Amino acid sequence: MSSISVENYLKNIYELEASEKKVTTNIIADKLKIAPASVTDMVKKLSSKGFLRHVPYKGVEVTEKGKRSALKIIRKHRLWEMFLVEVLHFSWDKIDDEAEAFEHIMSERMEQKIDEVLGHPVVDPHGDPIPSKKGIIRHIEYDPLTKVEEGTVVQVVRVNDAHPELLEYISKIGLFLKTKMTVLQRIKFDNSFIVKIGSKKQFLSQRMAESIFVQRV
Amino acid sequence: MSSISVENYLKNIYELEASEKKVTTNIIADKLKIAPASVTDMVKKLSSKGFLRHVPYKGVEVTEKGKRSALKIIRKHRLWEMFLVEVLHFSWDKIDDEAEAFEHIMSERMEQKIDEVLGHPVVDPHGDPIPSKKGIIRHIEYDPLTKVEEGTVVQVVRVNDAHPELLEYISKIGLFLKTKMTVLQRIKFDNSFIVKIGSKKQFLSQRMAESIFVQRV
DNA sequence: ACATTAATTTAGGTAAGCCTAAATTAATCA
DNA sequence: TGATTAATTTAGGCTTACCTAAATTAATGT
Repeated sequence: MSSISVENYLKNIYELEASEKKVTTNIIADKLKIAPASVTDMVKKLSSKGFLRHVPYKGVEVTEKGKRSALKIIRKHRLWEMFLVEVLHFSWDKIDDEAEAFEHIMSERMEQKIDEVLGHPVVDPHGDPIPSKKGIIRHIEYDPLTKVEEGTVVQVVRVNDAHPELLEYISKIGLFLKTKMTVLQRIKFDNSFIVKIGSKKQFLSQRMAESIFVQRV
Repeated sequence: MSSISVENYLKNIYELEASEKKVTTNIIADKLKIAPASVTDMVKKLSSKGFLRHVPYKGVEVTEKGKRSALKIIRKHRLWEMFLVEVLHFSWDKIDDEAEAFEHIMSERMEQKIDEVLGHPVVDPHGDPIPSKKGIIRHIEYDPLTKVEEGTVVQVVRVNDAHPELLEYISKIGLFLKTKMTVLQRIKFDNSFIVKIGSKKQFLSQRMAESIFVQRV
């Protein structure tokens, strides 16, 4: 029904580059939920326009030009997510789809207004960095919770937003961005965690811990 | 490049019904800036779906079903305009295009959040009524400034938003929604006006006065 | 009333972005 | 190495919302 925009392709391919060693037609098709043949079409088009580098049967790379375009849309997406949470009081597990739609129609002026109202934030509600207007990303240092030793006090600085169900669960136990907690116990059997949030003990499975990123305090 | 959605057709036709005695193919084409033949296509499609009633070579009418759909999108449009002005500090002459884009992708949830944050407003920044969720419009009584006698004190309750240039000009002279002013003089020569806004005398041409709607206070 | 003019519709075509099925290429492993 | 398998591309098609040009219908003025 509704088709995928050029920037949307670039954004997704750019994001895939971070998690896949080789970005292939099938991987893109899978993420965008369209047929591989359709991806080939679009990849050819975007390559001819200089957004991608494509070696047939091999894979795809985002060019500098493509990267600029991707970062622009990522900035809009994350600013809008921030806005949804801070101003419209959405909960952080329900914002991704909304932001997906809006990012494509957000004008420069709008982007600027939102940035102002929010006071020029540098991370979105999941702790992902918001690229600057010039496309610069300030990376912060952190570790997945799985790397943390028993007894350590940590602060949550990022949560993987790929699975809303995770966000929903951890909200319920009082775990948000900036939350401080103590790692009480690492259970050897399956690498799950007992942490203390506020005065309460809470459980986190290994899969959860892998998606929660923290700094030691 | 970007095509016009079903709701957009309905919204525009619905709005044209208020200002034209007969809504014809050419009038629609003109407003939407597409070829008349394209309008015929779409009108046939919307008629077959029960949104419009179409008598070939004659004209078009919005059905009850079409009206419901139009009012839904108008509600979104006006809520969003209000939001742009109240929360994002846009000026009222620069919001229409922004709202145009957003109205189509605004989810129910989003509509509700915005309505809440704004405190359930009943008019948009130009004084146009915001249809309720059920599609009910509260009409208020007013006259165009052209109907007002010399010496009367009036309050602005609506301004025709069809021409951003008008909005821009009258903002400059301090005329906004809810502004109170005194009609000092009606110039017989060309029906233009001298009004007092605050302590200053300001000029309004007849064309301007026709687009400014007021209540006597 | 009828010829002219203007509005509208019909017919046929285009571009985009998707699809499926078939053909091609690359990777794997016996 | 060569055959099998999996990934990718090519070929051909569909739909949608637009277009232009031609045909049709309605409205207008003498």
